[in-house]
Amino acid sequence: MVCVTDLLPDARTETRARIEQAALDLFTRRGFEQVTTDEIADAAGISRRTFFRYVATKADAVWGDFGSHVDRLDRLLSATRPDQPVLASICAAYVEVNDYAVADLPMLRQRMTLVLGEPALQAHSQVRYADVDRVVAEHVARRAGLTPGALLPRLVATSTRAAATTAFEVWLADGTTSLADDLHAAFDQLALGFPGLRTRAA
Amino acid sequence: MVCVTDLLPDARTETRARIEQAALDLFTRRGFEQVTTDEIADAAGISRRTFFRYVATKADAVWGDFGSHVDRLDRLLSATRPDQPVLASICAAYVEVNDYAVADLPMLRQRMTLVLGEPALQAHSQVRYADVDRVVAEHVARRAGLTPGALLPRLVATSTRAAATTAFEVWLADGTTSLADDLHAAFDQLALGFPGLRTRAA
DNA sequence: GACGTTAGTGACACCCAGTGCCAGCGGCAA
DNA sequence: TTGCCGCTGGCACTGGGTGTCACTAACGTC
Repeated sequence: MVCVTDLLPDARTETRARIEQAALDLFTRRGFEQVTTDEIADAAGISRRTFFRYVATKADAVWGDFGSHVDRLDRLLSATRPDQPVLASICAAYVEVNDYAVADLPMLRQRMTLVLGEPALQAHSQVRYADVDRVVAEHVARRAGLTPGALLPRLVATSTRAAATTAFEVWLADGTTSLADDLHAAFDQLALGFPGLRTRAA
Repeated sequence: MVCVTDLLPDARTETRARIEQAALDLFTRRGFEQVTTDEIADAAGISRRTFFRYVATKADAVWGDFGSHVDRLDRLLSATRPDQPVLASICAAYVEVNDYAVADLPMLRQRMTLVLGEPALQAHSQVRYADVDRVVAEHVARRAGLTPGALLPRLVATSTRAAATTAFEVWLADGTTSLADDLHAAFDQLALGFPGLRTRAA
């Protein structure tokens, strides 16, 4: 029994972190499909039933508290000044929420390598990203005086997320660039209608 | 060898169609999660085991022969003239592969309503669309003299697919517009860097 | 200090998606 | 007829996810 009132970091928060770390390590080492939820639970020191009280699905185990990231993105977008171009404000918000400390970068790489590389996790990410799209579309709709369901807000939301995802892929594949630079490069191409396509041959 | 003569409707093709229709109807009526594979199999007049010999997963049941659509997109892109702008060629290809006969539009609406609306199908679509992205990225890479893994080809592939998906959503929600028009509208915004964002307030 | 309450946990049974295996059955060629 | 072959269905099994119940530790109240 863990009992005792050490609980400084809060027992639930600690368990949550153990689950995430165990899932990240096992998935990285053996692949998502080859790991059972029993094994993750064992590695995290809990029962399988308790595992599913902390995370809704096996795929959710690698996402940490993604909801708070979305909330932070929402606040950042709401706080942007009206004289800033819409795309620039979205880019800045994406850069800000992905501004991890150097010590946290290895874990971010591990997570994103899995999310973008494992088909099952890639599929599941769509559900999580839908929240991001909703937040961005609402921001664009406010700024442009449109409804969030109109073509333009939706399109900006999905294509900026495509830009962010692509920047992540390049960042992971390269290994030498900074994520912020990759994000800016992708958003610049998007905002200017892909000028790189018009310079025939590099 | 194709062997076997003619087989006018071909038993396997017919079974495939029955599975797709049964899945489409049941999912539309009761929701993806509420329908079991047993029920789809029953409705299609086959056993559950046979059902899984025709489709890899429950989610795949609504996709028909999506692979041939991707092949067709690939051929259309390869056949574009070099003097046409890259984005225009991609838009034209998307319009062409989605140019259904009027009689087939209800089924297309049904399929896309499910794919874009049901979370599980939306997640699964990511896996199918990865093939589309690969084909488009290769085309862009050829046209721009880059590798398919570079930022620009990937970005163009993902954001044009975002445009196509958004156009589909608007087409489904509206009900009066033509899909081709919605696709062109989305691609125009994308190609010009979202001019709609710069006209402050409508 | 005994008591009821409450939150968290583990064990168990269950449903359902997906798979491996094998037996049966029809068509087809020698 | 015989043997091969492709398709099918039945069966058992694995693994993700859930509902239920009993147990226990922490906490407030008298």
